[in-house]
Amino acid sequence: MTAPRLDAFQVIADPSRRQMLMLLSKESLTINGLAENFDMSRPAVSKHIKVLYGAGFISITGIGRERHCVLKQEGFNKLQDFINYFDKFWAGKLQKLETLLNTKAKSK
Amino acid sequence: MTAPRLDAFQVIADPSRRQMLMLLSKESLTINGLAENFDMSRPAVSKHIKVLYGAGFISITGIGRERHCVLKQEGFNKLQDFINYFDKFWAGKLQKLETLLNTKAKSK
DNA sequence: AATTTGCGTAACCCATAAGTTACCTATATG
DNA sequence: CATATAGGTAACTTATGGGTTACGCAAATT
Repeated sequence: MTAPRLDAFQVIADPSRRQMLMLLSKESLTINGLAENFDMSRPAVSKHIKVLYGAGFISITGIGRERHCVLKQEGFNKLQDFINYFDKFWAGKLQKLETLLNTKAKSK
Repeated sequence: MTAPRLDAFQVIADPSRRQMLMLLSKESLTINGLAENFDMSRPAVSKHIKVLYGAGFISITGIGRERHCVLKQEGFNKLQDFINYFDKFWAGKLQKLETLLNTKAKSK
């Protein structure tokens, strides 16, 4: 089960991985700690974690035989940029609509 | 080539579809107009468009035999909610860090 | 020292997204 | 009317992501 190398968008395309990020936003968790929350084998969780790690969504600290996962901002950057772009697009749309409405109001 | 039903996250997981959304943020385009920008067959583009439409990212207006694609905000909502959640998470982190620093400063 | 626990990795299976080509229909155009 | 153009759909192939089980190993625990 070698983990594939996915980009930020592909990473969050999986519901389980999104759920993992949500859980980690509440508390730091180990692999097994995470696995308890899912209806899948631990190796499957392990693979997801590897993917999340590989895309910079989490950092992992080994404490003894445990591996503690913590959210990392880096992975979210590309996503933020993307929706930020479209946020601005929609804001611009609204702006134009308002201008249009104002023009119409004046011409009345 | 029946288009699969994908959710918002899966929709933007595909680079071509993200590119299509970018193009449509510049101007309304027809299917062929879009296809010109990609190194893939028109049916492939057609399928992507169907996916984008199915997830509420675009609306389509048929004019004669042409189909004009326009961005639609609805599809972006889930994505915005998601990154919004984590934006707040990181803001909270920063907040806590500042508070901590302030506390330390005072205790000096 | 023996066993249990936490986790990684390898080998494998299956579903499906994403592309293709081939073909069809409907609207425009000469 | 004939033909070119815009685009949908079907059938098919292929790559790969996501799951599994089996196994190995190092750190705790007894």
